Amino acid sequence: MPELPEVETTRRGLLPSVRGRNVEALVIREPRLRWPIPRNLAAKLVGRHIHDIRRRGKYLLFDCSTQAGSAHLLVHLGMTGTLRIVDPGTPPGRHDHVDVRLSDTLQLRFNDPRRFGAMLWVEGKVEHHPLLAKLGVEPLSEAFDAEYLFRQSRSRRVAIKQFIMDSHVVTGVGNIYANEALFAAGIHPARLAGRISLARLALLTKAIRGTLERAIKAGGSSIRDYVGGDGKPGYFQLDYRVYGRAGMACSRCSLPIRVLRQGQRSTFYCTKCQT
DNA sequence: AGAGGTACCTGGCAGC
DNA sequence: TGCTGCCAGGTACCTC
Repeated sequence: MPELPEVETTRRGLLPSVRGRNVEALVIREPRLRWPIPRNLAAKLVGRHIHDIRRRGKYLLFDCSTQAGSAHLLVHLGMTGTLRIVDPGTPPGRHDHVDVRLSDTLQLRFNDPRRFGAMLWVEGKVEHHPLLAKLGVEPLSEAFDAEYLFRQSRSRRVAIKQFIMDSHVVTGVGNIYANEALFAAGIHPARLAGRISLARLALLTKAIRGTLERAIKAGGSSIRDYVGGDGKPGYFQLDYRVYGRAGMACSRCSLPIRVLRQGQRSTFYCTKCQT
């Protein structure tokens, strides 16, 4: 569920409290995430100064660099992960795997029931890290436009939905927003990526950007829930036009929304509005 | 090289 | 009520 908007909202929510703080202590209760949390993470992290939090795709990068060199705490929220600020006195609950203590009154808490998330330590140029080096363009950057998608897609015989969910093409477009953006652009999700005109890809890039930006905006208004909240992860309740609406009436033409499987993932679409 | 499938994990729900 | 089985989702990695 944390798609790009949730990750970006987390970043913005945490930044004012976290930037400029020093890491006082690290508690790891459960190191078994997507990859094990490095055993020496505490040794690396404690005492570090957090200069900034950046985002690349759905990865959060806590910049802990010193004059001695570049160093980052890399965090991925996976599917069910949250990072919240709690009072250090707050007893840990189920799936509260990691605490990063920043002061007497401030503690970052990582919770992730399914443990698809990640917490790694990266020294050296963070953009050269294997997980980040091959990522595609940021969907909210100027580099993401119709010409880019057109160029990238010409040789591809894959469905457009799977194409825009490929993080090596464009980062951060998950299942929900892929469905919504394709509906907004009027493109059938099974259409082959390499066969779509530049003009239609222009509609699609606009739809992806617009959908993500709207979600970030919606998240911004509920940011207090996300950071230091009551345990509710604060996933955005956007009113989806197609996602999860199989059998319900299309908001545009009233025909029932259909569902199909693409790459083991559910795709929702309208047969009349998406061609 | 591209496409397709698999694994990882838990909570929630449907069906028996 | 309790069991089983399936689904959700991101993404690296495997195989063809």
